[in-house]
Amino acid sequence: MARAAKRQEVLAGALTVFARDGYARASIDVIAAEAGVSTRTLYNHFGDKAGLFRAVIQESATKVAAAQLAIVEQYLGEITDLEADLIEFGIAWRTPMPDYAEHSSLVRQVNAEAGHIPQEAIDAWQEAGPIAVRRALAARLTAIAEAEPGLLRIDDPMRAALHFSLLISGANPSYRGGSMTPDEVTEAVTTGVHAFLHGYAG
Amino acid sequence: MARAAKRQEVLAGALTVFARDGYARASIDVIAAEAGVSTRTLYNHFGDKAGLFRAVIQESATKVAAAQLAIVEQYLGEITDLEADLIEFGIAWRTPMPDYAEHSSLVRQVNAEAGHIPQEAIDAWQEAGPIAVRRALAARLTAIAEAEPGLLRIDDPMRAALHFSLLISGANPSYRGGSMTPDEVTEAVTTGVHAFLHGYAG
DNA sequence: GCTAAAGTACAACGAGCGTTGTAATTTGAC
DNA sequence: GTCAAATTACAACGCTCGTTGTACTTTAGC
Repeated sequence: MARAAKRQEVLAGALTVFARDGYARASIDVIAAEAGVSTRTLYNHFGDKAGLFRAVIQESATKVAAAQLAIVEQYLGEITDLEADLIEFGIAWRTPMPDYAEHSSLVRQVNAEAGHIPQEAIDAWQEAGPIAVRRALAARLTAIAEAEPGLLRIDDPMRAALHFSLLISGANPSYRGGSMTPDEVTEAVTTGVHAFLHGYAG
Repeated sequence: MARAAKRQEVLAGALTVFARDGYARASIDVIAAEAGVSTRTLYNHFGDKAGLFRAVIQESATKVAAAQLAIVEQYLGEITDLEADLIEFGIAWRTPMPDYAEHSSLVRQVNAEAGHIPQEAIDAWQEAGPIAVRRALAARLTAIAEAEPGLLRIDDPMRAALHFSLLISGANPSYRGGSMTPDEVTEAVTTGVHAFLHGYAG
């Protein structure tokens, strides 16, 4: 197995353990076992525990962001029925890759650990992940609004993208077993998109 | 000092340390020092570290929820200008007590730690805190919608309350020093309330 | 097949942690 | 002021953890 492959296995195992146990609870021995690797190899690749954590964050954010960027382009490239398209997009966004559960657990860990992570690492992570996705979504929303001014009114694109992602998140963070059923996702996204478009004024 | 007073001091110190360091990082010795109390007293009151954490969560949620319930009644008791009143309410909601920063840090810790906390403790915390507040907000929104059907259209009150709180949160979780400036809060709340009422459709 | 690079197994270290027991001290109610 | 209850100081335990060094084995490219 090549060096790069070992590195990937360590990152995958570390993602699993960090996401499940958090930074402080996660032990190097457990991570190494999960990755099927000796602890020494792990140290040779990443220096120390903090370096490994930073690498895992960056990797996971980059990978998920790439997948989400693709979804944005795929579903919002051309619009036929805005509301229906937004709903399909939202559902695809909230039900992606199989490791999505691990990724969002990791995000929760990073949120909690933010005070103990160097600011530059946080910034790099935000920029490579959430902000990149929000920027792409903002650009698409702007394009839609400009193409057909009657459909959408976007003053502050980044803010609108933020509001959209908040509304379709459903915001059931972690409690209860973990993820939502497909039906729950559909309902959360549908009501979220409706609120995003029309609001609650009478 | 009475027994109950010592208990309160331990809870306050533990809140500070748990919020800053998280459950796993926080050490009993540091908590005891922060509270100005011997570790033995701490064990006599709360049994063990997990019991202390559960008590801190419950206490903090209950206290903050009570404050927020009061704000809901105070600002949404009677409505003169719906949009303006909602904005004032949102600002008051997002700028409450001095220990609000500690509380929301603790919430982030609980989110991350959810997999290692007994489900019943999570449920009790949700019920005493966020859900209680959301219920009150939902009731007020429903009352407004019923009093003046032209103002507000609420089909699913709990969902509407969730959407409202998401939109005015601004969603800047923790990154950057910590909290937002008053101007940032005002802008986040204003745009959030506008989106809540009118949405983004053209 | 040889050789250098990469990975493994294993022991060891020092430190920090949660928790308990105990004996002495302080506190608050009567 | 007395006395019981609460709190303290302190030592000790068993355990886990991050990290490093070392000698041995496997791997991959030529």
